Amino acid sequence: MQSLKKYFTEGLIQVAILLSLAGIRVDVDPYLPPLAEIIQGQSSALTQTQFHNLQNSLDGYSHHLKSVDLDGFFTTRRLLRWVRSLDHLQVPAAQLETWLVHREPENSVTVIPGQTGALDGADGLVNMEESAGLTMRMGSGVMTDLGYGSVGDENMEDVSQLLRNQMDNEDIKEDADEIPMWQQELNHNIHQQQLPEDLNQQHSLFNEEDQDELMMNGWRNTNPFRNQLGSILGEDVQFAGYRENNSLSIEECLQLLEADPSLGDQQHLGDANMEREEEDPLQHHRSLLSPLLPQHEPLLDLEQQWQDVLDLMDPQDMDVDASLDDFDSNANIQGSQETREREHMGNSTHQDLSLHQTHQSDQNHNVSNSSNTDFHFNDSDIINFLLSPPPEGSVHNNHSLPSSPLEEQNLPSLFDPLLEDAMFEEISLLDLALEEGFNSSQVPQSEEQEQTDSDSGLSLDFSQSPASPSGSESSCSSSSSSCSSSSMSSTDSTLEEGAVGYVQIKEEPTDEEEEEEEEEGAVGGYNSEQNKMFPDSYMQASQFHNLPWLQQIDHDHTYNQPQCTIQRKSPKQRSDELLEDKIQEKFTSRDEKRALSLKIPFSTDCIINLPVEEFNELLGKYHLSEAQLTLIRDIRRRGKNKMAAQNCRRRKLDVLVGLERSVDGLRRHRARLLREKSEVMRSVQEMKQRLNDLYQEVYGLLREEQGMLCSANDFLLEQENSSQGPLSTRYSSESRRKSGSKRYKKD
DNA sequence: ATGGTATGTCATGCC
DNA sequence: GTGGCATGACATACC
Repeated sequence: MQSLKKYFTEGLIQVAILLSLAGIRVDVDPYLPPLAEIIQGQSSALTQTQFHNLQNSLDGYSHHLKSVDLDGFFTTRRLLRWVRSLDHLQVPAAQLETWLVHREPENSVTVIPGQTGALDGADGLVNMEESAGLTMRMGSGVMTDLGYGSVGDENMEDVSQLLRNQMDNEDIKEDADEIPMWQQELNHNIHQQQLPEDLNQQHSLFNEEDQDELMMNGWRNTNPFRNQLGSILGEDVQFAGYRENNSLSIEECLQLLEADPSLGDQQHLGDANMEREEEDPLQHHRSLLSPLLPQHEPLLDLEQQWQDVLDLMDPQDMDVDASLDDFDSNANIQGSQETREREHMGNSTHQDLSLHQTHQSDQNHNVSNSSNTDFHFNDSDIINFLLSPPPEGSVHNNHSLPSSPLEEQNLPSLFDPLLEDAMFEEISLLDLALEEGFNSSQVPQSEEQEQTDSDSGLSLDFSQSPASPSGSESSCSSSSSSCSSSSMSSTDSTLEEGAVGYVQIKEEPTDEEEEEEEEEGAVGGYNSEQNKMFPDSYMQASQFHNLPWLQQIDHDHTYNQPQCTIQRKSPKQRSDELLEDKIQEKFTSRDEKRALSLKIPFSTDCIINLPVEEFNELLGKYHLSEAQLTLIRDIRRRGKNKMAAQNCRRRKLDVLVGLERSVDGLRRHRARLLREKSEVMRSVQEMKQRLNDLYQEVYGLLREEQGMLCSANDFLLEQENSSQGPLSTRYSSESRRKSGSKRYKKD
């Protein structure tokens, strides 16, 4: 055993340690003979293999002098390896696998036969001939440090040269006069499984700081909650114990850093670390990952995950959450899910529901959301949809667009809620415009209804409901039937300019209108009254000025005339003539009465709606008294102010409606955010719990096996570093009980 | 009778 | 300075 210990301490292990320090994984056990052979001495004739020489020869078999069947064996192995490699992904990363080689005293070059590990290595040689990238494993950092470029194209000679260069750069140089240690000592076969405990521990503790640094780097790079962990546990303590129990190699650390999914594919190593790799620390590492994350996906920053979740969930939630306005922010999440499920069972938005269920249940939802739903629109799809004309029959129903193929996929939900509301509002306005354009004939009827409600006698027939955005236009159309709807656009901007549109009076009536006027006669009460009260002046003015607009006004004063067909009285209506006259008189405004009393020769409508130039021109053509001029200007001022007030109130209502929509959208958004926050908090809590369990396990093992590493000072340090956390407190208390140190009592 | 609503009107500021 | 518009405030009518 002394020789064995010496062998480990002075020979192979040192070389392996040196190579490990350089980042090269050294798998020695495949090349080690049984322990008995080690103890009893060398029995194998194949003690050294200069595989670089083997690599140089294409056939290579001639070098295996003592393995005549090696060709077939290698071929079988290669095929088996190739077949096995079909069931897993082989990342063609530039990795280099190194082997410890032996050299026979007779300088015969061969590989170690009869051992699986050796065959693996030899097989690696064969594979390297085929695809150097698959079996060559070497830390990329080593290659960089050594100034080597791509490994995949390196041949075996380069590999061996690399080994020799690296070895030469290490401590072997110290014994330059002697035979190099890897040549002197490698004629003894060692089995790593028989490593003494102290040596193993020595190996594990070797270069502890570097490995800790690597571990911490990997941890910092991968764990989104590293800060919390750093505060919970002392880094040195935790990772010393962690490594001690799992014997992480540098390569594993590097692989942890890379978080390469191919880590699980470690069978190619064929070394003694297989058992330890079954207890892969990566399993613990993966267990630390967020359950929201796919375990084979690169770790994302939590905030980024959160943003992704919001981005992915925002559109879909809008439709679903439309029915969740009553949900309180503190509503139970599960209850919400169930309620939604009930509410949307059989609904057309079941797709969204399924999305939520996926979101709730699938731990990989932040990645798979887009895949679970069918929202596979690209920008061109959306643009084409928006630019494409709606199908026939859907013009008046742009809120639902039933025949749109994208409606079933909730296209509006693709947008932000506020944006969606804005678009909705815009579409609504356009829709109203279309409706007004199509239903302009309905305007007079509504005006008649509104006229009955209006107590204004200013001949302003725009007294529609404030909610109607077409009040201004309709009023203009009623007061002068030709100035209105045809010239009015229906956009909101036009509505804002409704007051201006009132004065746009069509100067020449059409023939049809004249026929209607002749047929209907003097419909307007104002006209009739004016004709009755001022027959001379009014008709004189009309004939004297020969103003088309005046003629127009003559026949189009339907204001205060709820019974616009009063002149075409049926026998039934004649009975109500007296009553209607009373009503007509009742609806005469004060200004009209004043105008009548002062014998104003114009209608209030023209007084109000005429442009200022024409209005002044009209005033200049009459010899009016000061009282009449004052009244006319007051009528005009009040009439315009009346319209302005109506527009103002309509706008105010529109603003209120918009604000209500925004409030609803924001309320839904808030509820959704609170739900998602609750979910994330729950996930975080779960991860914290897992971390606590992990560290509890690690420290439990530390106390049982390597309790020396966890001294009271360590726990004290941990307690000082940690801000909070039940784990640190518990361990501190345990260590306090164990150590019984008065120092803790003092603290 | 009372409160809410709709509408008209005035005053004011701004353009 | 004037005209027009917007808007708050108030008044009034109606339900």
